[in-house]
Amino acid sequence: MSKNVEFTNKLRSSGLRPTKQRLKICELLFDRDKTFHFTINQLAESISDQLNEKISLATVYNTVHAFKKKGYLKEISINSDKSYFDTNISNHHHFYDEDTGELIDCDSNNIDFINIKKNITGKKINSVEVLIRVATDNQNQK
Amino acid sequence: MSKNVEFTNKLRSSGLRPTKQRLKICELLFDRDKTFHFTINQLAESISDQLNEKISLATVYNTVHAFKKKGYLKEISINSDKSYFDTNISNHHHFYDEDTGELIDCDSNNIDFINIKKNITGKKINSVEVLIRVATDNQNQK
DNA sequence: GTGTGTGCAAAAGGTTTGCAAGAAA
DNA sequence: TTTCTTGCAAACCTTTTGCACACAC
Repeated sequence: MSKNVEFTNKLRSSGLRPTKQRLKICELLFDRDKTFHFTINQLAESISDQLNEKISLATVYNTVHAFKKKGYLKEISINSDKSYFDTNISNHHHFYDEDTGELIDCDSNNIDFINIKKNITGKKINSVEVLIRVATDNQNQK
Repeated sequence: MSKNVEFTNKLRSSGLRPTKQRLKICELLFDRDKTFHFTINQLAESISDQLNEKISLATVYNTVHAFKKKGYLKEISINSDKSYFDTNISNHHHFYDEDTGELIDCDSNNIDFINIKKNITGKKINSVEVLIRVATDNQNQK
């Protein structure tokens, strides 16, 4: 139950009321070792499959967006009909496996500093995201 | 009309029949100096506004996807409710202006070579795309 | 009690699909 | 004539919205 207290504090500290639904979602998202990539639908399924809870889709959307706004989640740029989110909010990049559709974290240290020589005038850079598309190497398969 | 012949050949060479609709879309997409970023909807609007033609939305979708498949268009990764396409099929990156939603090409030369130190085992890298999110610099506005 | 948050169903976008009619080869 | 393409409407999926009810403080 100490996790629950932790999540309650986390929510309260950012002005979010620690409701039953939000705590359940925290449990799913933040009580893990590895980072977690998900779509809203996958999250909603986990809620019913793993937790055996029923949380309205609208609430799941609300919560994910609220968490994103508070900086607890990152949204990831992939071409897709749906949005992906990431519990890893540190500065990092992604591999996208085109064979499986899987998303894999790529640590910042794995890529040299990205120096943008010329920026758009009058704008500041908010983020630099790298997406590395990979697929099975057919050359090596033979 | 020589442009039309050119497009006809282009289409035929990749096994696409040069229909009236496809030629019109070629005209809009490829008869320009600068690269063109667009959503399907914007393209459909250009067709009716600039060309005064009526092409069914389904056909526009078909055509854009066919062109992408043949390598005449690139799809760009942005988190967005819609898909963006790019007539610049060379290796390059993008600025995304969060104020306006505008997409701006960022030449490969503007960024140092991106060295990925450790790749996923057994996979080959198909592409490395960088998305630089920018917004108005409020610090400088004052 | 007051202000937030939840849940439902409906609505709104963007995109895809099935199929009949039309055009290209 | 055969095959590919178009156009329409319906279907689909993800996401958003409006509103009544419930909960947190």
